[in-house]
Amino acid sequence: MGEEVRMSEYGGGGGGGGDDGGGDDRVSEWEAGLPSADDLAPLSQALISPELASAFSIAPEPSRTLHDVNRALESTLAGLRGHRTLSQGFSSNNEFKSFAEDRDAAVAEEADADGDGDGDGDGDGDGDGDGSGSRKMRKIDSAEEADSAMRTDNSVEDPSAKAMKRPRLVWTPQLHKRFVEVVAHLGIKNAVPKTIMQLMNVEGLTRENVASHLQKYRLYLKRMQGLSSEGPSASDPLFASTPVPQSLHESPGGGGGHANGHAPMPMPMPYGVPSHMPMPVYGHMGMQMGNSQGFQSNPYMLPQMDWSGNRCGSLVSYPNSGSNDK
DNA sequence: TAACCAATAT
DNA sequence: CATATTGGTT
Repeated sequence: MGEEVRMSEYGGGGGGGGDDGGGDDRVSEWEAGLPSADDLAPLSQALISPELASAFSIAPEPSRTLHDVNRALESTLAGLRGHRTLSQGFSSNNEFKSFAEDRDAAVAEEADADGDGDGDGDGDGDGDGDGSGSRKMRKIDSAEEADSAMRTDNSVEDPSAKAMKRPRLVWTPQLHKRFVEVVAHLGIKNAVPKTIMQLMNVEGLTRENVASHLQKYRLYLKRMQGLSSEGPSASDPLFASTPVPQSLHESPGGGGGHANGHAPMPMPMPYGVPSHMPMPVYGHMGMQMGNSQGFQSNPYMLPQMDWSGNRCGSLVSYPNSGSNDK
């Protein structure tokens, strides 16, 4: 059929990593449309203030961090272009490994092996396919729970154990913003979980996290599409706060079709911008706050608060080190 | 295989 | 309701 959008992502030799691209076409487009300094700027700009970062000691080197993302971008593209599994490519390539500080301490667990999946191993892992462990573990877990109905105590993590369920990710406006920006710049079409995750470059974010959110986001877009006039800001606070990008880009008609009169123009990425320090936030589970729409009511309010407690203290250690790419 | 997507479960 | 998890496809 006309739409080849789907293009099989056969791993095939070159493809590797899902090669979402199906080809060079897509990549080309990426290069062109990717980083409009314009877009990128806000992206890298609006995060937490240096002070905050400093306070938490999470920002090792601003410049480094900055480069991280840029680097990541480049790497991503490069990786896609070349043939090598994205993730793998990253690993060998990344020089920003030194993110810092003490994250290692927290990571003590390591557990990445199963670490719920993302084991940085590469990323392939988590897909359910991993066969290795994540899924298995989970299954067992739930089975146990269901079976025995409820183990009164124990529960919750034993540090010693190697499997720790990752806490629910809370999509803060900041995170969501990043997300939207990335999606916008990728174009709805190329915006797939893995890529988004990598471009967001947020530590601890998993592909599944993004996938889930992406799903919701798509629904939101669709819904909004149908309703042209109307400003139901009250309905979707979080999303409403984010400008809906005109992301209706069409990819090059795939092989042979060039509906788009746009010559692929490789665009260097001339940014030089501020730093950013993305940080995923988790909520404490066990508590189902019936009150869903809490702070989100006001998009303008930037709740950057909770982070303080997390880092130092206690559980919830992020999966792996600085380079998130899985 | 690994990734995506949509549906479903928590 | 927001996320996570699962199953089916590509």
